[in-house]
Amino acid sequence: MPELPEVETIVNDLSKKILSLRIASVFCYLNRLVDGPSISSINRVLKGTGIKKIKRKGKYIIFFFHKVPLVLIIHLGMSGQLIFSKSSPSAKGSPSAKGFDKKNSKKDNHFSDDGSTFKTLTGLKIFRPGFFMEIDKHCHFIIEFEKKQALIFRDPRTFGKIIVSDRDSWQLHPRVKKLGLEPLANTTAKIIKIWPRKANRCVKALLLDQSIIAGVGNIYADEALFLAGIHPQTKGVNLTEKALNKLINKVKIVLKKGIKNFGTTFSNYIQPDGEKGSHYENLNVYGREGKPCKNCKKILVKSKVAGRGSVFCLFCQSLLQ
DNA sequence: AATTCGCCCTGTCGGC
DNA sequence: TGCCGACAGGGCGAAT
Repeated sequence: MPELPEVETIVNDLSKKILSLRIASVFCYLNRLVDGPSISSINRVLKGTGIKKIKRKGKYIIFFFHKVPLVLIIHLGMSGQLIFSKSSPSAKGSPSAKGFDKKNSKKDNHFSDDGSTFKTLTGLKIFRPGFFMEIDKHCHFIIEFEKKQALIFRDPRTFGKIIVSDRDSWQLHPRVKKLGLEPLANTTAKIIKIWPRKANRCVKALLLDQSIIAGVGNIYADEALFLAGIHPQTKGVNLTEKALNKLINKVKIVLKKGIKNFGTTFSNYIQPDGEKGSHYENLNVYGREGKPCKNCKKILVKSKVAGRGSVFCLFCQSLLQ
């Protein structure tokens, strides 16, 4: 569940590694993940160019290219990863190396019958020696660079999205257009100004609503609510100015801390080089149901709020009404 | 108009 | 041991 800090970490990391590498080809094995022109035309256009710049907006990653008026907008969904592969045969410890399972490869479109060759859905063999350990059936989209390097989009639950849009109008894409304010690039006062003060929805739903502030997901929403001492079920309309101010400030704090720690590792998120983020141990509530509150030592509870599992402390977080 | 709900998907985990 | 249902959840579109 990559959120703003994880996406930011990925963008920072990839920016150090893949800018200006010459693209050799682009493959896709799951067309429903891609919104835009056909893969063959994307491949035709991108071949020979390089990535000029990588940006983040909300939880989206945007790739700009040299001399090509296209952008790639990637959302990692629940379980998406971007892995930069250097095609080393010693890919030990990489998540995909662990995920590769030869005995299951027969059910897998990506592989030939003996599991040794990576192929396209049409049967064309495109496997490059050296990528073997990096690729498994969850690798759906691959930008291959020259010198046997590649950027691999891997997504077991396939909730991710790859949008191909125009360089000059990508911000008008419906998914991007509806994004609200960047929480770290705007002052608390400015965020409060656009905050729907009369909303009947609970505050947790408001935090998760990407059209208000963009980039907060379930983990950081729960963490910010804990630090602000607000019960997730508190209705938006019942938030006092003071409470809202505190909440927005806590959102900024948890996001900054997440970035500083290179993202939270919780099941699926990893940095592009396979290293795990270190923020998980810093979490106060997320994933800690049944454990003692770090503040008052009472047991943290979990319930469904705004359709999401929410962990909170009944004693430290008050329900404003 | 605002809000909630069901769906997409697959790996993992607990219960029997 | 193995099977099966429940669960995880971001975002969208349908239902309320």
